[in-house]
Amino acid sequence: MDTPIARPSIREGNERTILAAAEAVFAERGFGGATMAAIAARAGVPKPNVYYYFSTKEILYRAVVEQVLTAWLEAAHVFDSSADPAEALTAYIEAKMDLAREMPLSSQIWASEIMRGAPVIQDFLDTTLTRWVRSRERVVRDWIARGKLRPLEPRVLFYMIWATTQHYANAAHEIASLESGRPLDDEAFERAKRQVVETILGGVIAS
Amino acid sequence: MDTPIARPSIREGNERTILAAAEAVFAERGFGGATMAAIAARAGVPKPNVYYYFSTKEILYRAVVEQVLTAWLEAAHVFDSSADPAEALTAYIEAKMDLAREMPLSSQIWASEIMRGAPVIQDFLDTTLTRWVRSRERVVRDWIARGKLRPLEPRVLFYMIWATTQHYANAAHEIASLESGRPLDDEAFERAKRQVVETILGGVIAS
DNA sequence: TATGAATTTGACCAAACGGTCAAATGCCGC
DNA sequence: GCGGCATTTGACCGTTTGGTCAAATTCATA
Repeated sequence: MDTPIARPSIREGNERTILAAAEAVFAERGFGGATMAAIAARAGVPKPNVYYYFSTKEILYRAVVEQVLTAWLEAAHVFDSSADPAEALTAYIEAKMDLAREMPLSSQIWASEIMRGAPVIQDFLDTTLTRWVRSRERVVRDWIARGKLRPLEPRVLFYMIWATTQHYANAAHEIASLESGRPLDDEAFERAKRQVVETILGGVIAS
Repeated sequence: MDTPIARPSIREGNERTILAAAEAVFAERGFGGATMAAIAARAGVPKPNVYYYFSTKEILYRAVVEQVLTAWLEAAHVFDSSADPAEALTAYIEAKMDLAREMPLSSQIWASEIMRGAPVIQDFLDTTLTRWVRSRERVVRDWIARGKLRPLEPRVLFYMIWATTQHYANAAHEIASLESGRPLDDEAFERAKRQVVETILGGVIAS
């Protein structure tokens, strides 16, 4: 019903190239600071070619942000992987840490978008995200009622998880500066991931 | 030695007005998205008047960022208020939460600046911040050695505190959207503050 | 290989941008 | 109330920006 005839190839490849370039430029300079010329240069194509595939800067930005939502939803799904709080939270935190590691630009664009007042994803916040949070709040409250979790406002837990994991993407530059200028290597990152999981679990799992 | 004759009044007042307007606009649109015309309009003065006090956009931006550093250093100072980890961490987390509440724009500008690669505060990251972290890492390791804290990389703890507390400023809009559209009132914020403290302490204090 | 559609591209445009300037106005000690 | 300095402001400028266009090229297919 969607793609009428499914004739991909050239168009699909170029769209991907341009989207990747746009993601990098938007993440680095923000929506207002990004220029279509810079995006075109980064993608290695003339500027009008960018307009051929994305007719305005805002449409291109929206396309980039939609990728972020897809990634977010995939990670959110992991929360439901287990009925046991320790297992579920471990899996969720690890998934969000991995997402921050693998898609740092998405995380930065998300952060920028929120700081601007979410002009593009407001609808997502009000519908999908609100529903997800309300629903998982019930799960967390149930864990608390069953004595498996210390009593706390579920949202405080979510915010802590989101903030901490996304920090490893959004503040990667700050972290690198504090680590002799180099970004975390895989080993250091895995260690951090483990300790983030341990610390948050230690803070919320009833002992 | 600095201000030669100290003749404040008009200049001082106008600089403050313009800085406040600039802080808001930079926070909302980022450096690249902010325009001098928008800042002037927000400050309620004609554009050349802004240039009279701050001769370029970058100089104005630097002036705004310097205020952020001042606020940051004040909160950092609280970390040293006690030799007891529970007390020191409680005071520090509370101070950072209060800072996020009272100066959310500063927090957002800090986040934007880091995401851009810290073009303006790189020096601060490499000197003052690095020294602060190295020094307090020793404090945390000492707590661990004395069995007062669970073993963990001190930086993981710092990052968690920074990320979580700043989240209440940077993601205030997202939080508001999840709370029936209204920002946290004082009571809800105090409750969140208490639970953030409890949860982080529960995660790191040796039991 | 002819043909029409998809794609590419250099040249171009109006608006918005950062920044300037000189004239006008306000302020303050004398 | 006058002289000099600080401040204010409308008009202006060169550049950059988002976006357009028509001509050229490539591509698929019959």
